[in-house]
Amino acid sequence: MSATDRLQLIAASTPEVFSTAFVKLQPRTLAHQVIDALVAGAAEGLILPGDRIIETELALQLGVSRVPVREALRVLESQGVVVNEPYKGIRLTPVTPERIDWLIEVRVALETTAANRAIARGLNIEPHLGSLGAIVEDMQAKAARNDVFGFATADTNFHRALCALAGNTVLTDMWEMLARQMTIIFGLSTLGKPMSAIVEEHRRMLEVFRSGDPVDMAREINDHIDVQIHKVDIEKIVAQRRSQADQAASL
Amino acid sequence: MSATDRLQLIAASTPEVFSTAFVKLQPRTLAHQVIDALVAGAAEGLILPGDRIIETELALQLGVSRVPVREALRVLESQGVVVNEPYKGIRLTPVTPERIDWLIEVRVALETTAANRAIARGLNIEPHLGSLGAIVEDMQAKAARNDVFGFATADTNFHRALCALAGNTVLTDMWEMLARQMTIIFGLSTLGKPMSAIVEEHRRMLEVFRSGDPVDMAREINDHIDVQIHKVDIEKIVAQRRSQADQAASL
DNA sequence: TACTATATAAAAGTATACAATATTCTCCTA
DNA sequence: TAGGAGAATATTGTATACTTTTATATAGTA
Repeated sequence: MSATDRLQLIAASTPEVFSTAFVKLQPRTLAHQVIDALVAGAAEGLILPGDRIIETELALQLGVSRVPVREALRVLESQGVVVNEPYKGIRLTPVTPERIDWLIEVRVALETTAANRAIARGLNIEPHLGSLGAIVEDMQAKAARNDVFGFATADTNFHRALCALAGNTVLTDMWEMLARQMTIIFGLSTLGKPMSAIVEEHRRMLEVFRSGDPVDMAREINDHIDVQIHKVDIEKIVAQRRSQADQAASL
Repeated sequence: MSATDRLQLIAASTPEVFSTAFVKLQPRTLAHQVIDALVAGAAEGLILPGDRIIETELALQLGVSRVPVREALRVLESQGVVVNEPYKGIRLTPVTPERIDWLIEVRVALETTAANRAIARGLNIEPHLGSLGAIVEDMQAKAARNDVFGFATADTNFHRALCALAGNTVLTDMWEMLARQMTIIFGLSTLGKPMSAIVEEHRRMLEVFRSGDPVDMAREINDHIDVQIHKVDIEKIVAQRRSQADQAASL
């Protein structure tokens, strides 16, 4: 069972869910939709890190020509989501523990910068605190009914909202790139700690943000993001998922 | 005189100079070469911020078809170098003082993170210090013979080398994206201070890096990057350049 | 004269067709 | 039987052709 076979479900199933969750504007051109479908498929585990992605197959499954598919893949290549070797093929970027560390390091740097800028702009006040608080409540609600995907989405939304307060579109654009890649990884791994604990961490982050101390904020963000996914043997998980997928295909 | 008219010079003139300066690997596919040509053209001021970029024209000037051109433009769009409105057209992203601030803020965040990671890895020793020092000497040499472009290239190389010591490819990839955009802006503006002063700043940065104090390093990087380009009326410069270009075209 | 509607043109979006490269499989030879 | 040369196949890279949308210009009417 190939990666794009698994992907075909995406086209009909729930692309709009992912669109609203992962993308700023609604997709306009086919290339953007292909990007969303690919990221969504990767987040759902239909495509696994290291899987080959064949332009023709993908185009067929999504019902478009190769042109928008290529455009999408080039964009994702430039963002590090896929890797390309000329005339050999494109693969979903393999996820290594090292790479996870790298992603975390950059994301912490960006979010810390964003939070401190937001504080410097004096935006750690209402109504922004209320908006962020509402997202945390949403997280709690999703946690209560054990909606893992909804929980992860709300979590992402919290951090996106925090970054947005910096008012730096260069930063938010880059953050979105990272978020996409981490969404793929989060989709693979189970959470490293109970959801209630994560909710609590967000409450604490919000409190520190309100207090407005840059150093505390930096430490809080670092601890929060760092612990969330670390120390899971991602390669083993990928191997498991792959065998599961193959098993499901053989039924 | 349109932007792509000005660009046609690039194709024949000195694209390989820019390739070695701005791109990690040598370009493999046509799309990558188109990206380089566009960035080079923008850095030389042949395309100005806000200029329309027409796929057909660009493809014609560069002697390729529209497909690789579109792929290149999509990548640059995702990186914020150009802006796109569906069915309306693509423009080189307008440069505003605000946007320069944003770029600087993110670049400082990334470089600070990189430098501190390099220190944490214990790489603020030989032979790395020597390599960085050699680049500073190169800057001095270029300054002595008033080679502005060579000077800017060496400057970029210094910061690239510093980032590379962190060993975080996610970070370096993002840094390259920023560097491209700042190269375009630097190409427009004259330097805010004498080259000798900039060389001296790099010496000082290197010394602080050697000493290995993260806080000092952060301050040093911030001051260095911040002052370099700030407070120039970029919109006025763009307007000047545009009239110059039009004047040259009418001869 | 001013304004609107229609027609024309320009350029982006998309699909199909062709060329170049890499991989795989087969067959032959040692 | 094992290994290699060569053909066949698959897939990427590129170019051309077609469609859709937007912008502009022209003509007609109030």
